[in-house]
Amino acid sequence: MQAKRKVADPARPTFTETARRAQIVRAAIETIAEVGYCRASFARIARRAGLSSTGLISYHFAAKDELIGQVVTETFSAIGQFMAERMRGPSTAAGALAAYIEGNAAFVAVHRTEMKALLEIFMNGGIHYDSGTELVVLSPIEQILSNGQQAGEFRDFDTRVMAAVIQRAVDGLPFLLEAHPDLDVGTYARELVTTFGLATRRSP
Amino acid sequence: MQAKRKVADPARPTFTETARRAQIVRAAIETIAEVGYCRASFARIARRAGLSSTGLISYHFAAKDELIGQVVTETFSAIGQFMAERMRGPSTAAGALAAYIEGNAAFVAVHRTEMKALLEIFMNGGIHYDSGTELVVLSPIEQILSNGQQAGEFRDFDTRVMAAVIQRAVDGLPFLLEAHPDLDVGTYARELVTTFGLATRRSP
Amino acid sequence: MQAKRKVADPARPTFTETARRAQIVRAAIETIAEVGYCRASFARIARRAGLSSTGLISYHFAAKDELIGQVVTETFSAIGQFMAERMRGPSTAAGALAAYIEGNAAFVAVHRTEMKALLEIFMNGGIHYDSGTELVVLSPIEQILSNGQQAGEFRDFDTRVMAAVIQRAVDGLPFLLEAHPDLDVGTYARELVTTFGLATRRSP
Amino acid sequence: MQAKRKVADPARPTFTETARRAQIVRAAIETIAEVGYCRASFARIARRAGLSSTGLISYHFAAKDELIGQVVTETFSAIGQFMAERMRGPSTAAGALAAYIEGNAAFVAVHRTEMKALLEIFMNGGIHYDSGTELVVLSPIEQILSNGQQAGEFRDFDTRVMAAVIQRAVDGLPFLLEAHPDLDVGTYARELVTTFGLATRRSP
DNA sequence: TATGAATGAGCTTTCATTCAT
DNA sequence: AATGAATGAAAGCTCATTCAT
Repeated sequence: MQAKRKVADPARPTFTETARRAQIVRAAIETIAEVGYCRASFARIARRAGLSSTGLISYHFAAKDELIGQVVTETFSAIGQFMAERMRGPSTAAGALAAYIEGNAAFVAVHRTEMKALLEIFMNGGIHYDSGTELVVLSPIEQILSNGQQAGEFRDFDTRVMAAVIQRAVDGLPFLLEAHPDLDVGTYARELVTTFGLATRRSP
Repeated sequence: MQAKRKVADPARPTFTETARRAQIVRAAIETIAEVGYCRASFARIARRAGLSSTGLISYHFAAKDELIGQVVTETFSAIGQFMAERMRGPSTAAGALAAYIEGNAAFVAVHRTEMKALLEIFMNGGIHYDSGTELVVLSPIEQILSNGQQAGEFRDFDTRVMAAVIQRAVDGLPFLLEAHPDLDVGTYARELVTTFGLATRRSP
Repeated sequence: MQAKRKVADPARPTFTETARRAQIVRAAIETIAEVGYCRASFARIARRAGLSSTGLISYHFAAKDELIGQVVTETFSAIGQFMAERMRGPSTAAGALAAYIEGNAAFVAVHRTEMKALLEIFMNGGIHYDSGTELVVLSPIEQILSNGQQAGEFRDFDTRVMAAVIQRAVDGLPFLLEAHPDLDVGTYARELVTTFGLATRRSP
Repeated sequence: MQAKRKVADPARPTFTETARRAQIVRAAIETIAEVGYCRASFARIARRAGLSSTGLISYHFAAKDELIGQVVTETFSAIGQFMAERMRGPSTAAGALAAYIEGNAAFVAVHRTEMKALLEIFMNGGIHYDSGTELVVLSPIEQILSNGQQAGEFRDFDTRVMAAVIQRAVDGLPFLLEAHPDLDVGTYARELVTTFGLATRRSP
């Protein structure tokens, strides 16, 4: 992917390289989260990172796409790891759904900035899906919902629509936090769990 | 707002002025909806509008902010009018909520482009709230929810969170339509009404 | 070709537009002739043209390719017109060859800078042939040579090689002039005519 | 020329130093021949040489000029040596001229890349003559021509012009080969010998 | 009113070069 | 002797805005 970035592509990045890249990715995340995807220019990112020139970013990343891609990849895998643990416990669909919602909120509580940046990027089409990535985003929830219906736990509803609604509810947290910094994340998660518990369960 | 751009009687725009502004706003809406907020430059908007120069946009709008503001205002008031009628009927809170959701979906069905543009702008912070505009956006739903709780129709929940969830669910339609153009808007609305009906009702 | 250069592409360029483009093309020619193709940046061209910013070049030309293309086109057509007249007279192949050589030299005498720029561009592959343009460049001479052989006027030689040699001899004038500004163009042409007259004639 | 780059004994380069310089010069030649003088950046050269950093080039050469100069010097001396042997035989001017043309073609046949690079550099003024280098380039041919005229072997012509024409004919081979890779180098040389034999000989 | 020309700041990227290690 | 990191200038190009007509 990063192709001819360096003159000779060494198999293993050095310590400094790794550190710099991490620093730049960090600065990119913060910049995107703060000023938005559009306005997150190399100049702004470099300034935040305390770099002397934007050339240094180009030195470490083949193109802006690679930097943005790294932001997505890193944040995505962080969420993935975090969630994977959380999702191990529950055996029922309702439990899984609750775990998903609460896990996501817990992640946002700690990594608000990263999540904001990630959503900014997605919103602005800053990442080019390899056909079907959209599905990947929706799918964990949709999977849970399908399972719940097949197990007779959940009522009959359009899983695609319900998944989209839940996903957007979950993703909405960073934005709501921006508008209302006092909002309690635990409350938010609990409200969502209750809401979608009632909305999906089989009968009254 | 529109500054002292004109020499004679700035209060009363001529017919031509009004028409031009409308044309430009229209082109801006379409451009933003198509290429996204970031990429909606004056050049692209002017091209779509068939204007001979980007200068014409600057001539009719004090700055880009004013044009974007106009897009927001117009679309917003269009939604407002459309919804006002729809919201007149229902007397119960549940009915009002259903009307809100269905009304919004109905609006999107007809004005998908405008809605997409509006959301693009909001997402990118393209509009600078005069403190409290955020509340204005949330408030119709929150109002309904509060009313429903006070009337004993709705169960006890955090109205701010629930309002945010419903708002995002409603706003999600244009994006879902983009990913799945085959999606039926009526179905979407019905699923939402059922979902949030179950999620908000008092018992059992 | 110039595609989306302007917001709305008017059918007919204005007087100013034409003048500016001409001015920029002129500056480009002089810059290329003076500092070479590689070093002829927008900045240098703008400076020579007395423009306030390189943006003005971008305003009038869609991309650097278009500017370079214009330099080639204009100079090429100037040569074409000039030569067309000159080539009308002679009926023998030897006469045509002499006319070609002398015509070219006469053109260089007056348009040394343009010719230098043109050759700089060709040498550096600054123009991307639409497959076969190379042939177009060689062909007038090769045509004359073939005709001369078929008419029995010329001896037997490889027309491709001879054409290349003559072409390079002709194109060499601007460079020789640079090294020896005192060189008489008429002398150069006469020497070439004699040289290739002797080299191509049938006997003895 | 090579500045005070080293600490100890700048006069005597080590073996490694010599080898590295040779390797870099080789890569420079290949790069210039392939992508042209303009596009032959340190990055591209280093990549081709398999170097880990462009810094290594700067370490071994005071500046880009020195590297280019080295390319010229080495190639030039290679041609010189090659030609010196070939030019030893012939005693007549016509013989010398033929030897020069054939020798040059023979060299190109084997060292096409080097010759291409050399010409690229000359064409782009990548070498700054120490006043009179131009003469050095022309002179071997011009010397032969003068000798031939004085000996009564050659007719009367402007030796400077004729030398330039022959030089350009000879230098044209690499370019013609690029356009027509099927061209036979022997044929090219023979055609040139005949052509300039007829063009220079005393009488008909 | 509207046009087209112009401006200057900003964008991402590549460049040759320097330097600490 | 070599590496990899860093620098700042320069590249081509787009941007919103201004202005004379």
